[in-house]
Amino acid sequence: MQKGLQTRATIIEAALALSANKGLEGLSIGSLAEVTGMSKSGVFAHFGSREELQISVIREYHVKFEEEVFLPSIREARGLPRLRAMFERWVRRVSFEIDSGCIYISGAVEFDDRPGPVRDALATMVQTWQDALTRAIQIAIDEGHLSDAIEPEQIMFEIHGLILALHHDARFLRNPGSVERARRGFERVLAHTLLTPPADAGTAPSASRPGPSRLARR
Amino acid sequence: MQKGLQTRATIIEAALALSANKGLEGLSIGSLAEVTGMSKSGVFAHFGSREELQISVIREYHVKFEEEVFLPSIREARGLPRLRAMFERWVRRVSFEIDSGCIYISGAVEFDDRPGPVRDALATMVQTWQDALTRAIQIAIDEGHLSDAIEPEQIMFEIHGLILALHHDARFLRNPGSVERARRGFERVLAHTLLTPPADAGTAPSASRPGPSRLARR
DNA sequence: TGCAAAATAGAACGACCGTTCGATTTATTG
DNA sequence: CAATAAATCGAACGGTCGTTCTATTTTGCA
Repeated sequence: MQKGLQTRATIIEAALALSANKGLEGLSIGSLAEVTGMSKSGVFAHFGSREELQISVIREYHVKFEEEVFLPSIREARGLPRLRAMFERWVRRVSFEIDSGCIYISGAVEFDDRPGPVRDALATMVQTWQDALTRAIQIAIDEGHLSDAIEPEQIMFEIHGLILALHHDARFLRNPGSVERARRGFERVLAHTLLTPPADAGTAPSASRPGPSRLARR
Repeated sequence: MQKGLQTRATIIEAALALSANKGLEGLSIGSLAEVTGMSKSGVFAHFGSREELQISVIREYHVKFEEEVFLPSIREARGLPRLRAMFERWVRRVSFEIDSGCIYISGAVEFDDRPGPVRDALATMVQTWQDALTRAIQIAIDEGHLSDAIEPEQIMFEIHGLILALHHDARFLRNPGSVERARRGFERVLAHTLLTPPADAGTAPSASRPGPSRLARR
């Protein structure tokens, strides 16, 4: 009853690493058994099907993503500081850990034409993250940090594009400097909707203009 | 000597459609034989290996992409009109033909961790297209349509991100309106670097400011 | 410690994969 | 038309895949 969950966690961890390199479709029970030193049927018994294994991997990735990107960011002050934190951690997740690909991104390509529970799970969690980001943008507007002339979804769309371009250029084309390009793009998106006139265009959070309501902690 | 090339073209056409849905890795000789009504070995003989088949598919996609996106665009006037044409045709390629995925995009994800000739062929052709786009941006700067305050590569990066976000949202999340978001993002990237003050922010090419040198044809 | 339950192993299955090879059909050409 | 070359077929290969089934080992608990 205890051992089972423990080895299951070990398997999922190995599966996470394996599918980050080979993709969710490249994840095979045989190779997973080899890596963990178990038998195929031993691995299989924990999930009952390959689909369930894939979904478990997605769920685990979602948890890790939340822990590394989302949770630390919502502790930042509402508005621009929080939005900046989310983007910066997102960038790190996609670029710094460059040897382990982003399952959200690779999975979206692998399953965009393949209906089923795996696709559904993936889409749900991607949507969850996008909603969180959109909400953060809306808050930045409410706080008076960003103009309300542009829909939050539009800003979200463009920021997401920067991340995807970063993933593409860094991982596939192996272009150095992609991280800096993504960051500069982000600043440009902000500059276009910033309420404070971009005097020096620096990356410092806009402490110059307090905004209508609270600064919260930090 | 004649028949061979003809059936080979038929096979590649089927392979192009098949790998646009299932990806280059989802392309199998067995399914290809079924679709074309041939035997596996009959299909196989035309390429000698699966890798060669994949490379042939990539080459064919590249030709089609050039015909549909690049070639019609370079007939537009140098500068902004040409750049707009390239982007608009690129958008159509990724969105309108939504049931047949973009091999450049899916291939980049599939082969970002898989060295070999397939990856090389893919990367070469993606780079070729990006170079062409960067050149078009540089021309727009030279013509005086865009400010030279931003590197062409940076603009290229951001435009590419818009296309990737479009591909993601339209194909995976099935968000309607993604096309319009991409177009609006493009206009904002331009607006940020436009030399002419964006008076009405319309999509009309900037005939208002002729630029230093020639308008070329059209 | 002994016993039930959970966890794992091992072998086998049918299916599909890319590839090879020899036979056979089809097209091209002298 | 005949001869030759090209194109295609059919069967088989070793391999990996997910999955099923039955043993066997290991674990947790009374």
